[in-house]
Amino acid sequence: MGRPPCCDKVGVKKGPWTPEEDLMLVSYIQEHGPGNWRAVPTNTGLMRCSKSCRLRWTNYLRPGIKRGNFNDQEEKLIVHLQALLGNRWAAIASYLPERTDNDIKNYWNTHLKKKLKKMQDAGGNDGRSEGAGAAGVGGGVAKAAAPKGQWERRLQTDIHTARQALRDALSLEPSQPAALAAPALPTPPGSVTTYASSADNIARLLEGRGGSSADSRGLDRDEQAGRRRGRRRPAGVLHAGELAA
DNA sequence: AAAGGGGTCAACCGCAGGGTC
DNA sequence: TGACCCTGCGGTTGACCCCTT
Repeated sequence: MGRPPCCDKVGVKKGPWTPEEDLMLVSYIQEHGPGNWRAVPTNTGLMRCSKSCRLRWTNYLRPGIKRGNFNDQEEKLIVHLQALLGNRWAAIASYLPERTDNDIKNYWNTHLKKKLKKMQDAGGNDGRSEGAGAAGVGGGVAKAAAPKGQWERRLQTDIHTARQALRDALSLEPSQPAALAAPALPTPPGSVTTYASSADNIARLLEGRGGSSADSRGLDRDEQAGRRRGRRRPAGVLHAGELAA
């Protein structure tokens, strides 16, 4: 399986996305739906590679994304799942439908890792020890060691173990269990009301770029103030239902 | 008031897997 | 069956911002 060229390296724009680019991408996806990323740059005129478009969409523009403000429960969930599944962020993200794997990964690397280390240094039990033997903590270790079939079975076992452990470990509030009860079937984005603010932003973007700078680096003042706390302007997001197709 | 350091996060890179022809 | 194409994933980087000195 040779690695195909991702895209023409010449003429491909890199770096932060501009509101105009976001708008182009969102408009296109709104019309055609996500997928067929290869065709996106050509059909939209975006000077971006397909991967970049997909990434921008899945990590930032996609409906149903909650950004920043990881609550205590999510934090616990991530910690437990990381202990059980290792650095399989996509798998972990499937338990948190509102979060992207990139977001979780970043949060883990910037917050949780240090937090846990602190706790360990302090001599406390960080809660990762129980059940942590199920998978090699730290990522693909187990995967590398096991043949594919075994690996898949193991993943299933991991998930079961994770669910069980989480049930035991967490006192879940009624609002949360959906993600646990059916991890394989993430809540359809449209059904979540938390995203209203995001939808507003994208709506503005679509309407007339009403100052909602989607430039990833172009933070407005309020956001800058909240940034330290991990609070970011929710990325512009379309009404989930509109794009579900 | 300025400079340096550290923290945060969006985006990029390379690899791997699945699907199709 | 094998090669090619596309997508997804995890690790890493770099830019930006705030805080401390």
